[in-house]
Amino acid sequence: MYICAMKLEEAIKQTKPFSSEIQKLFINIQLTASHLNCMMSQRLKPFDLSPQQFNVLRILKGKHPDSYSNQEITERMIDKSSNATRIADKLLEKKLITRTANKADRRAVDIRITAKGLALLDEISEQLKREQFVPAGYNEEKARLMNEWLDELRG
Amino acid sequence: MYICAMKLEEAIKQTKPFSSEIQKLFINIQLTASHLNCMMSQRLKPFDLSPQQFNVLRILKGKHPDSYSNQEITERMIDKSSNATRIADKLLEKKLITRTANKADRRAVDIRITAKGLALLDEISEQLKREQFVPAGYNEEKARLMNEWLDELRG
DNA sequence: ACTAAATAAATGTATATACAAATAAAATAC
DNA sequence: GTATTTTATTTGTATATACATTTATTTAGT
Repeated sequence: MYICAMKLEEAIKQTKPFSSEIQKLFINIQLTASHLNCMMSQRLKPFDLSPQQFNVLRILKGKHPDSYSNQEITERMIDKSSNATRIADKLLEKKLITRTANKADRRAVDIRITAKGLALLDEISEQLKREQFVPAGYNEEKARLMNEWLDELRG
Repeated sequence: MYICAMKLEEAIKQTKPFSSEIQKLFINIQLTASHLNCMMSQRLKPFDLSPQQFNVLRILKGKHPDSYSNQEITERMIDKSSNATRIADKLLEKKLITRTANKADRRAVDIRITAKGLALLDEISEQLKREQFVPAGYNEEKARLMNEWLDELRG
């Protein structure tokens, strides 16, 4: 995912035509996801965050100053298969979050974003705004339709 | 990626509206890619293949009975970051491919799919056909438009 | 031809993923 | 109230990813 210098346009050198547009769409979605992830990785690297760590930090910002449990974070992550505990471990090392035992349920943990975490998100947000990586010619209506169709595709 | 029992519709429990449809689209594409990969993983598991291994096998089928080099395989893979050598190692263990030194360039290797590999692909293809996992209401024209727009998005 | 630069593949390594299993606490059953 | 089941999180582990480095070979420069 971190090899980004690649021209994805000539991406998979497919010579034969695809058997159907839907066949092609499956591959296109995977390719585009890989491309987006790649772009995010590059942009987050100077801040020493992985896309997953960034995702968790934003989730916690949405609840600040209150906390989420490990489980609530997992429910909100884009990639649910990764281990919220271990991502939190990394964020904890960098003091971007705090993790304390829950008072009511001693099995659960309360995870909160710190002031340092919030400041980092602001900094990154400024950086991303400056780059503006939405391609020209793209518009909200197209995006809205695609969102609708992607939901159908999964449904 | 292998946690598939998940309802992706209520996927990330986003309560606040997204700041834009394009913002939402980025996440939707990643989510859908993860979903597709998940479905493929499940379906390939009985055949003891990962999606990447399956991808490489299909690439080699496209060239059969001729060979591709390691490099040519990488160029055609959806996820270029993974190591073609090590994927080939796995396929070799299962005798689904052969790997021999190239006559003209002794640095390069010739990788070919075996009869066993071709038979496995046929078997999988039959299985996938039987399942038919394209959602109702989906059509080629929608897929064609999305392909066009995804290409724009990456471009 | 001899050296330097480029290329193809393999290998090393730290981290991440995809689970399974373990641990611990809470809820439920009886 | 004790035993059983469920739930929340952590830990273990095999494999995969994202590179960097190494090795072997070929090509280009002089």
